[in-house]
Amino acid sequence: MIREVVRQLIDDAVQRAQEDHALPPVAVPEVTVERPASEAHGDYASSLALKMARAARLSPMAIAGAIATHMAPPPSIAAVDVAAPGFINIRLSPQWLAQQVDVVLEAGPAFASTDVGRGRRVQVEYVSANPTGPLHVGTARGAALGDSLARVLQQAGYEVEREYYVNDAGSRMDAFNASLYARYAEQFGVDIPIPEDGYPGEYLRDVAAAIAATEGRRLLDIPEGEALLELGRRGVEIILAGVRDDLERLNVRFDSWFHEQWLYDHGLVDRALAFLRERGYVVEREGAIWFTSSSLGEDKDNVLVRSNGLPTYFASDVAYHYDKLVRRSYDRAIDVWGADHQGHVPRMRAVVGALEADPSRLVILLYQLVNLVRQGRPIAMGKRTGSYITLREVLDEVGPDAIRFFLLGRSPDAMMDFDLDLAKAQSDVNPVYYVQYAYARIASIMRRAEGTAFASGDVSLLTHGAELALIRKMLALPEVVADAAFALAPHTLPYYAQELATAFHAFYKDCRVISDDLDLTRARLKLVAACQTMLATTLGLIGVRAPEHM
RNA sequence: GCCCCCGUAGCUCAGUGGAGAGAGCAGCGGACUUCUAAUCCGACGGCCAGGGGUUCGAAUCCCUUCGGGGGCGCCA
Repeated sequence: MIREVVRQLIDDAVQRAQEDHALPPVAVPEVTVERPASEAHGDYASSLALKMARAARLSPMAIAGAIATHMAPPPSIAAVDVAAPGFINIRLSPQWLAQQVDVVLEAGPAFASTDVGRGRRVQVEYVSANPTGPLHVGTARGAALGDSLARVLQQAGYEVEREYYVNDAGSRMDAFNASLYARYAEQFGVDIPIPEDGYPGEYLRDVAAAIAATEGRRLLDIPEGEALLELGRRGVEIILAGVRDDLERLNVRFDSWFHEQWLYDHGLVDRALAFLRERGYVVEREGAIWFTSSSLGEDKDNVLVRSNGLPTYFASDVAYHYDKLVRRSYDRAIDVWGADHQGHVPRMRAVVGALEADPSRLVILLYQLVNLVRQGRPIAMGKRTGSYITLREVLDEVGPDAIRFFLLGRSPDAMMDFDLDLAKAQSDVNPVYYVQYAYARIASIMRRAEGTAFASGDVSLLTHGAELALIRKMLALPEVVADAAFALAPHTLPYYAQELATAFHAFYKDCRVISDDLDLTRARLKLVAACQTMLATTLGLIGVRAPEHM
């Protein structure tokens, strides 16, 4: 990555300047390089001299000058300038830029890769919606965020596992089972009320009907306890199949579906509780069993086992994270949760402490909730209230690409309105089409150029400003990937995608690719092919299609 | 009451200590005998919610006020 080359160059120059006594032997802050806002300031800039000024007791300009004169710039760098009040500005060589087209073509999608992950094992857990009903757009935000984060981390050299945690145990399931039982009975004209805290949504009618279709009324004739369990099991399967289909349509896939019930069946909950107990983090009080999180700096303790003997969701989550961090020992576990789970965060942090794991190994990424809006008015949502617009309906209405691009394109901290009318408008308000159109244009050029072999093209012919601007933008992709992986912030990708598309559209306007000049045609076809790879890679990270036609 | 997130152009939002604060959309003015005009170019548009502080330097960090959202269960 060229940014790293520049950074290293400055780092070396500072050391050399210190050896030459041009700079005093003070501690050097970490060298950072950024892309200046203004093109007049070159391709990269460093404010190192400004940061060093106080300790070195020299003016920033003097320091920057000393660094610049001790630099040994490689051919990739055309100019090193010092600018007030003390910036070091670095400009890339146009010839070198043009040559990068061959480098991109040679590397393919791997050009976008970096190795900041160094093969470390990271698990990303996301969606993990209760299997009590179909997904809605809110969970789709978690899906877009988690899936793209996983893709980015992979591109950045991590070994990534994507996991969906299925909450198929606990009191929510009891409510689900009873609700389904009522709907099943309804199929046969038997009136059983849906529990107060149950799931009155229409969708359970369909689930019940599907079970009734294969089982008839058999489940009404066996003991209720057995029927509840069997119905629940079948119901969860049906719901999960739907969830899987919806996610598949969204281009979201998982490596593993981890069932909460598995933790109970294999004694993991008991084992995790024993682990806490041995270390003195468990007390019994008021008939319940508590995790003494307050001894780990949290404001309160938390119940692990209720006074009625049933473990809480928290207990299995302790076991689940014991499994992630101790048994499966991921270097890092990233939980992607909706902001409505924020109350769960402090106690999970306390759990990591109790597990004697480095706190940085568990990262909890919260995303703010999504309001579904139609014609400017919010639509109330809730699985338990029954009023509900499913992700499937939105997928039918809007299409997966616009959904993903939109849901990923905002910082997880920003709450958002998902406006159905806006989202389905295939117009300028929808940047996903702008980016995809750039790809379709490329595909069109490549089709037209099918008979033209361009492997021998001479990229040094690429000297036009629009060509160089496009190359510059392409070279930024590995930086975007590295930064997104570092900050766990894949929402930068849609922005980058738009910038890359803009650079291409501008090039397309200014530079005719296929022309009478065969040499130039070949060179430009190389550039277009390289851009195609980078654009496809970017769209792939976002999780949307790269269409051949539009 | 306590805790978390947010407040930046008319609208939707980038910008996690650096150079007159950016993009898209809307509105305004231009560009198609051309590989897809779902495109391009230009101008307009800002007390970065208010107030204090830290710093050579603050939209960014700290304190505080106001406004919006979320959370404070032996639910998940």
